[in-house]
Amino acid sequence: MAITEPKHLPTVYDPAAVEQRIYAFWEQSGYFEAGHRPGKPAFSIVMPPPNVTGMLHLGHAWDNTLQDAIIRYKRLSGYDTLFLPGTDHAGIATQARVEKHLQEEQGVTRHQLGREPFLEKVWEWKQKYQKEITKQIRALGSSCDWSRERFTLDEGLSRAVRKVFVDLYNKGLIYRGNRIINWCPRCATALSDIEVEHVDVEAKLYHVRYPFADGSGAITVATTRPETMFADVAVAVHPDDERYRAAVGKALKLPLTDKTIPVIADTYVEPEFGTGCVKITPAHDPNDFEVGLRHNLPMPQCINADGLLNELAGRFQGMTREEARRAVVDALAAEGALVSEETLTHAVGHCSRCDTVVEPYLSDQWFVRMEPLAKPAREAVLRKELRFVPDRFEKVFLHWLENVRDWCISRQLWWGHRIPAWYCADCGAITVAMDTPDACSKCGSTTLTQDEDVLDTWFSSGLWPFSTMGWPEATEDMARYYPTNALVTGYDILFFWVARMVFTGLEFTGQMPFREVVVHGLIRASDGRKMSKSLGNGVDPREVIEKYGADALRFTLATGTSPGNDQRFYWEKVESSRNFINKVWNAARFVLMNLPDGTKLPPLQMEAMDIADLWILHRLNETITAATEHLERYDFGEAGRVLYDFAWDDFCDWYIEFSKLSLYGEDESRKAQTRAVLVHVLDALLRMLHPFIPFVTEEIWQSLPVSGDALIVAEWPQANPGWHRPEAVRQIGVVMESIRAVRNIRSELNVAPSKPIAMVVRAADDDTVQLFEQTRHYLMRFCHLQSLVIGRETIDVPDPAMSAVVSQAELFLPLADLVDLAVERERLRKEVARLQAEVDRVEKKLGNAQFVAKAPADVVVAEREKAADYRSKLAAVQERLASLGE
RNA sequence: GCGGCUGUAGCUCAGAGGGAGAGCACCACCUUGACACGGUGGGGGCCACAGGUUCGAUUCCUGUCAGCCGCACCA
Repeated sequence: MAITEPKHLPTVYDPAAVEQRIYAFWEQSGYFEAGHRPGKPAFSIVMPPPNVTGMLHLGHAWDNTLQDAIIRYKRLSGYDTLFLPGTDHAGIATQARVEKHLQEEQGVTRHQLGREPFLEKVWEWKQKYQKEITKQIRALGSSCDWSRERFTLDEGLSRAVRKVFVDLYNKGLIYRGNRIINWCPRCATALSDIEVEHVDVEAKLYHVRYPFADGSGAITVATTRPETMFADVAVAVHPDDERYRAAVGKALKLPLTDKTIPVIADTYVEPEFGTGCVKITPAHDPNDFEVGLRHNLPMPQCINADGLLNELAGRFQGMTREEARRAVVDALAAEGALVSEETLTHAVGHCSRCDTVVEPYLSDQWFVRMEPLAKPAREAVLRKELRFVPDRFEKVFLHWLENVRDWCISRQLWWGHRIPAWYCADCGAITVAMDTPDACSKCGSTTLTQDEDVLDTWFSSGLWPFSTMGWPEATEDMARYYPTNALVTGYDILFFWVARMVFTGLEFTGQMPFREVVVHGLIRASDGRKMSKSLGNGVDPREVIEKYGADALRFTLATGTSPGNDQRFYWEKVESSRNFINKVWNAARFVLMNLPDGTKLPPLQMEAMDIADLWILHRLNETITAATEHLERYDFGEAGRVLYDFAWDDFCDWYIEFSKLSLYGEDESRKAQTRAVLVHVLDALLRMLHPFIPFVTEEIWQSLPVSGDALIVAEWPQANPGWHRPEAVRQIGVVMESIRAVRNIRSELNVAPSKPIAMVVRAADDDTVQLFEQTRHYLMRFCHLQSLVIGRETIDVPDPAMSAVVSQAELFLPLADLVDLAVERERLRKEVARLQAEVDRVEKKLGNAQFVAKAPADVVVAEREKAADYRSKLAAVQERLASLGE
């Protein structure tokens, strides 16, 4: 591919000029496609399919970044990776969006338009947004296999849906029943339990007198929903409740009507709550429904599907539930039937999509019997066939599986998988089949009508890990990439989606659909609130990418938090990521600028290296080990931090600076080694940063004199045992300590950094003398020295002078004209106090016999070394102070 | 009611049984031949509180307080 001329790399990295070109290069080279490494182990992830409702938000960007980071890490580690992308038709959400759009644009409802023309409109919508979404995923840099892109309504996936429906039906695990479900009057469809959000609402508990039909007094019921009274069929009391024992079996007159209803006894009633009397409305309350079943009560409805009261409500017919509530209360009050009102806070179900109060509604719906499916899923999780990262989510997951109720899967929508059930006009039998049947399975009649309803979106999403791979056909992809390795998703859809994939996967493929679930949190606005359309505090990932580049967004999202926790979005964080990327870019510029045309890099030779080289290679080893471990645990935050610190602190701030001595010097073989080390370390660093910031790393890598086609398919670095050099680390530590000490003194005395000064080093032993001699050039440069004299105890120490103590040496700076002895004494006194505190702390510890006896040996040794170091430093500073007349 | 998360520098967050960290913000200095999206030096924290385990707790355990979340029930 085209390589930017190294010499002309701009000083500021411009992602906009690079990202699209690099993405096209990867994609056209086929690097995203699975299956090109047949001899290698497979590693697969299916992307949680974004809804075709609209654009992607930062939550998607986060989710996608983590998946792509894993995939890129695994690809670099030699796996045949599959990252399978796709989108979800998102039944209710998409249909609602299109309906709203049609209403606004053309002023028509879906019913005015008709089923088929409406669906055409939705397909147009789907095409448009699917295109936008895939564009956004590409802009993020996700290395997914577009040749395997799927959509939940694709023919293949739809067949999988029908197959699962038919099989479950035949096994008796799907049934149709007249039951209480959650009904959203606005969306005009049934909802599953988890699509209902329970919100605490302050309401009124009305106490209403229901008189006995025989005129012998009355009992008082307590209700929050007086508007449902027209569908009351009984009043229940607890069988052991002395107060009402005599009332059981008697008839009550239902106020505002001419009906009579019986008093029944049922243990469902809590005598302590309210008045101890509950009106029973089986068609409008799930608990009352159960009571109704137990007592064989009729189940009339007084509220219609549109949420309005019906003829049963008499003069209240046509009112909304809210209107009816007020009117009924007024009417009851007027009749003297309203005894009292008390305020009550209780949880009321709201439609999770449109926030309308959900109506418990008795209707014919399809259900999945959950107990037989949830049980094996639970057991498999307990057998650790599925691992959650972080593991605390396992508990939440199990708890849900233990308490799940039957799943209502029919939706009164048009957009989705039509339920493959046909009703016979002649005998009423139901025929359930994969393909449109010719005749009724029972009577052979050809007068069949298909169920009008569609399936819950999550019914098809639940098959996603295998329906996308061609199931129910025994495809090669199924064999090679299923079960998938990891599923990455937010904790908010653990029940909606993960649970359903798990039990359908087990039921139909006999296997967990994935081995690990990597759970992340939610992205929030900077004030900690959820990002939402209504608050208008959402951030568009495209805007972030435009301003700072996809790499900066990815780095921010991937490293912004610890596993499983939420994170807040701050532009400052993106900016700091951008700065880091720019830092890496400039480090690369530096390296490239110091590789003259035609440079041949020699192999790394440990004998030819100086301690800075040895040190950086040792640090590289440590970094490789740590980054690899963190990524293996999916701990992106820690991996990113380790790489950030190594890149910025070790490589840029120190090694590159050290390297300048050699690069600007005359020794050609030293120069060659330095170049080789620079390139080697940069190369390894780019490989490790690639999963996080793929674009900039690939762009730089293409310019480096290293072999290979592309960074995306290079090899993950390995730590080299031969580079283990703790001694070099210790030695460089002394050099750095010395440089910092001198800089500190210069800064405190306001000595201009550019002003050369003299320095005398008094070392404690010959090894240290040798170390300072060996690193003399570093000290000269980084301390801006005009002279450096190194010796042992006998050396002449300048006077007056500033001084500093480092391990095994004292540094003297004869800044005659600047030294203020009083200030210097004060500085030294503080140093004495600090060191004394350290010595005391360590000695106290070592003086504790228990510590020496029980602490691990290496800890004790380390403490002893610390003690010795502090003591010698303290002695040196004290001596220095004494020599200044203290 | 059950379960979970969080409480560390001004802000956002890491961290780990043995000397308190980063980014941003702040102060001072620096156009040093990769980078001002930079460099150097610096200030700033009884690691929420109380107990316990331990030779040693900011880290593990228990409880308290505060903030947040999930689940269940609710006439």
